[in-house]
Amino acid sequence: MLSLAEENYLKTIYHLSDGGLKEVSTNAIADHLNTKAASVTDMIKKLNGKGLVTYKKYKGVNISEDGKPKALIVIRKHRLWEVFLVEKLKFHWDEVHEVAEQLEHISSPLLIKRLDEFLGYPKFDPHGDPIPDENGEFKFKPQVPLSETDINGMGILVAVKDTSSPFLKYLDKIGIYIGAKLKVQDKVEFDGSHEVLIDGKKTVFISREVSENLLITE
Amino acid sequence: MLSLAEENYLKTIYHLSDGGLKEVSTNAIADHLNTKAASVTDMIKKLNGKGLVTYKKYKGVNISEDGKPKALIVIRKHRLWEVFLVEKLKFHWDEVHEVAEQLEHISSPLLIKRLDEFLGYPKFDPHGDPIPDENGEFKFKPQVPLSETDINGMGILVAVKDTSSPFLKYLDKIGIYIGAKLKVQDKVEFDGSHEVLIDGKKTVFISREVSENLLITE
DNA sequence: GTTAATTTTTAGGCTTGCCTAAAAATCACC
DNA sequence: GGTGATTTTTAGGCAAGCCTAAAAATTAAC
Repeated sequence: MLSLAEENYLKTIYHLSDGGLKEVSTNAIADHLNTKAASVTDMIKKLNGKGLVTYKKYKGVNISEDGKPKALIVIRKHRLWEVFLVEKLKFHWDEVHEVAEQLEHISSPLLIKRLDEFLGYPKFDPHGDPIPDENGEFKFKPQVPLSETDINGMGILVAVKDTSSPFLKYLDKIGIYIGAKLKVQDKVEFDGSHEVLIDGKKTVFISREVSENLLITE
Repeated sequence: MLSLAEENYLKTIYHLSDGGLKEVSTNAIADHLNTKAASVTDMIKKLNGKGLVTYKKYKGVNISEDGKPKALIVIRKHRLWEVFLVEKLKFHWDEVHEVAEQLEHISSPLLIKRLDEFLGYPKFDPHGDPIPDENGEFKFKPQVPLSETDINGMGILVAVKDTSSPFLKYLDKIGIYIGAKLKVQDKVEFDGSHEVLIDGKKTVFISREVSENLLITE
């Protein structure tokens, strides 16, 4: 049985390490969790003692093979609840995060099983992120930032990298949503901004930064 | 912002005091929360300091007028989640308690508003207990224990006093459910047990103890 | 109305998870 | 490759919420 704090650390380490691909720094974790480096060191020692992370002093942390499934269960719960909030309770995709942060710690395998069933076994959350199954496995959609697409290249928006409320609200405003067909009509060399056609209908101008946060499949 | 522990104490004090009608003993709270009397004294002092309970040393505790709405919000959330679990996720009425104990602490007024809406503004939970509205008000159904009904008296089962899993499983087994029409056909003087007709169809024999836990409206 | 039993409170201590400040290790730069 | 800046760890402390053991108050029993 993991504490709420332990679950949050594991999830953060999983995310920051890109699922275990690279070491994570103490400071990065501290930033992500709004805490201090000293607190992170404390907790890492504890998780290391439990075998859930790999850790060498001053050399960074990573999630361990034992830690991965624990992190993935939390991520699974978080994303299932997000689907519930948007699909059933009519939450807006920029309103779900804080609530899902709380709901993800509810501990009841039956609840999650039934929720998954109730939602029709969704594979992706409202931001396009894949939902791990009970075994921690998930589908990978090939994702490319729109910014890497050539002029006249196009694709379906499958996910957004930044899921912050301001960014999502901005996307709403200009009419970009998950599933939209985006076509890069022009790129401005000066600042890297793009002219994008949405669903063959509406043209919008977006900055390089925004473009980097839009992930499409070609 | 109340902590999880504070919320649980307030809820317990609200319940044990019958909504503020009588003083509650330190030991009763300790029993109910599976903790020790000394811990209860600690917490009571804290809640008293916040003005959420009334307390005089050695004289028992009660919920204060400021504490009531806080307790009622937790109770409202608990019961709404129970309805969700039973109606939407097909939980059995004896499986919901532990999960609802966790869900009741999720803090998001919007979530509760939307959940209430999604459930169709239910007024009673799966055990027949009334769900307070946003203002902490709730309907009172006149409730009488079946054991106090005379022979040939009848009524609709509106609630159960004991909501423990074994008791609810037993009721399922003999075919008694919320909404059933119960008629006392005979009372055995020897042990106080009853012969009860369910929905005019099936006759069952129940002990005095069971009868005392079935609440009907006449 | 004393005395004994019970209940409640106090005192002191523990764990978890956080903090600040200082020390140690690593990194970055010339 | 030394030196200063940065990062990380250690050391010591704090609040919340729990605990046990002992003291104080209340209640019950004769």
